Amino acid sequence: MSGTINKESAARASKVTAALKREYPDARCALNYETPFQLLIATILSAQCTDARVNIVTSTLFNKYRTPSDFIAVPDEELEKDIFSTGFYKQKAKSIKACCIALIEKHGGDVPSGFDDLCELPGVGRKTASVVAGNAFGFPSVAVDTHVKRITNLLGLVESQDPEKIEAEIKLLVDPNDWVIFSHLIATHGRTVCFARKPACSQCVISGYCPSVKYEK
DNA sequence: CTCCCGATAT
DNA sequence: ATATCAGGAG
Repeated sequence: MSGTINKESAARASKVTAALKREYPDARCALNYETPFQLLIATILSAQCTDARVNIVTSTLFNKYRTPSDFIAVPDEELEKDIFSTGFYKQKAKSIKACCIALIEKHGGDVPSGFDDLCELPGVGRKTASVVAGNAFGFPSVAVDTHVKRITNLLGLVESQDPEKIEAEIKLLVDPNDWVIFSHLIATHGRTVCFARKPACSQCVISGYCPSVKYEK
């Protein structure tokens, strides 16, 4: 039942976390960045785009654009061209510019560290805010991306399809000290084993905790 | 719920 | 040739 956080789920969440920590001891944010500002931009670009693709784009993007002012200074078409391959490039260019203006006008050119302030920024939703707050500023946060949504559902740890509800349920099941790493562990698992199209259950270290296991014929 | 869009797997 | 991947805003 949604809303019913039983001990069984919490215990299983804990075992899943432990097993994935063992399997992916180096799990971390898959986006490359040096500063909170770079992480913010990279995460905006990662909407509906793989982290691997974002890293290709940002490897050169961050040499050209170093500050919020740098992004505002160029014509829309130029920024669109620079982020083109991440998809939704017109939207993202607009978001990035509006976001950079907000950073300057409301936060003295810095990236705010609080989840709520981050959520107010153009192009920044709960997932992006959680990534930045959790990874750049060390605030316990659960970033619910497509992997977390899919896999927590497969595991039967959550019932909802709504990312905000999923986030709340995970926060009740997982130790706050593990919130940030939990997202990374699940995302890593989703990228390498528990594929959306065809989960490799036979190679899954948490299949024993998964009600959705399917073995190939 | 619809729109925004390229990259890659099938 | 087409389905699927990967979030946010209106």
